[in-house]
Amino acid sequence: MSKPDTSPASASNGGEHKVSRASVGRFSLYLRHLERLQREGLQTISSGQLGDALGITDAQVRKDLAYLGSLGQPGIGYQARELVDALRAYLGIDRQWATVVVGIGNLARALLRYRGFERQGFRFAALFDTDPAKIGERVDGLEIRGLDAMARIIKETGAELGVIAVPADAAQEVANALVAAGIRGVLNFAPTVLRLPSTVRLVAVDLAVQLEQLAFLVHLGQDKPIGP
Amino acid sequence: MSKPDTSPASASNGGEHKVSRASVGRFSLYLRHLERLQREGLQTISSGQLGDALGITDAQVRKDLAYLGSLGQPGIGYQARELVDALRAYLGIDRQWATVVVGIGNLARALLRYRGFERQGFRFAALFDTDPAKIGERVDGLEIRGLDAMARIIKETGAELGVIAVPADAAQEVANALVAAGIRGVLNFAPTVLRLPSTVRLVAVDLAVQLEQLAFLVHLGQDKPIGP
DNA sequence: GGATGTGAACGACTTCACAGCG
DNA sequence: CGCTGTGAAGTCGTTCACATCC
Repeated sequence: MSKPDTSPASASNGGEHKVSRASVGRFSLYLRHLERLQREGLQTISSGQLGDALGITDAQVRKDLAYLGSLGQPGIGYQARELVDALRAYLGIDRQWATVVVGIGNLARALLRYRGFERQGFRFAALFDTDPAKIGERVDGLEIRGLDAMARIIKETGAELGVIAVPADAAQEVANALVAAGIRGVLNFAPTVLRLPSTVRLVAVDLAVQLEQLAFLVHLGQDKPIGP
Repeated sequence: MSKPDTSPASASNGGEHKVSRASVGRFSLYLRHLERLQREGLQTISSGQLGDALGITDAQVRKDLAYLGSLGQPGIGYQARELVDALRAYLGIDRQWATVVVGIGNLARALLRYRGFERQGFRFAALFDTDPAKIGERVDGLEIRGLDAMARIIKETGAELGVIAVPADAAQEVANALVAAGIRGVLNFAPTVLRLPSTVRLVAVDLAVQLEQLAFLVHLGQDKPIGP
């Protein structure tokens, strides 16, 4: 009665690559910042500059980037272009990811409206909801469908990622249906802990937990500043 | 040119309590699950049961709960009631937290609609937006105000937490205004890294990063399951 | 000089394993 | 006997410091 066998809490374990899990989150930040700098015409950047912009130490940046290979030039820094390409390839977003969304409330609409996703290779392929009043409605050019159409449409579109934005009490059921339809990764916004087979990857974003974490930090910190 | 001095990436450091940062997130999960069990009439629970429900090992649960004091009874388990009280006190949500939201788009509306927050002691005290078309509109019983009213209203309401749900290019400016108005903690949803003075706590929820993390895990894991 | 890449030290978190209590 | 609390061991992630290269 202990070792969890299905994917636990917040993100499921990966293979045996040598990257620290934490660094993957930073890769996304590096990438976004670099793309911005590139648009501004910058071509070269050092670990110190990158770190300063993101609130990370230079050593950490170098350790992270070393996973991508020896891209840096001593005395110079990194070529933004090269880094961007390497990061996109490493993260697996050098291709399209067809994504479906279940539960088309305000949260889903916020996601659908955010244009940053397509730029990073995510393409919304279908929307689902149980509410008969919503079915048939078009959001962002996509028609909302009933859950009964899910298995078929996921197969037709070849969607691999699913976003769950339904109330907590419906989330596990929706997750099961997504898994049954062949989805390979789930992004869960419902305030509940999902159990998935270990072949399906899970990332959970629990807004209630985040807000409580903030309250805790403020509660704890009271007046004192941080630092050593 | 290295050690970041303002609050970095995803969550700002706290004081010197002995709790691991990671465990704080789990505390919220414990609390929510326990409250549910309580509503179902359960009174006693063991570390193994709690862990199983949340995908955590029993040892981890005991280590976490030990920070709250010696609440467990060997051979029996924990009293749900006692745990809930201790968790709420520990997290600092045994009181009200007046919270303001800036940027009233779909994301903000999703938060405002979620009833779980008030149950945990969060009370939305005011809403702000720059869009003249939205100012004056009522959402969830609250009137949307312009940013110019922010400093005054935050002081009047005594709000301590601020949620940023504006586009990336406006986020830092909004954060500065919140800090100037005396806010003590910021929950940032904008896809950018904020810099805040070290007296102000920060929790960042970067949806683009989460989705990319999921793609990475699927990309990486390809077919193989997890396990050792 | 300026910046990278990296072993080694350090620190944080998790799991093990078991004594001890109800 | 079942379950807690906790040192000890183990694992993971970050920082330091420096040899190395342009």
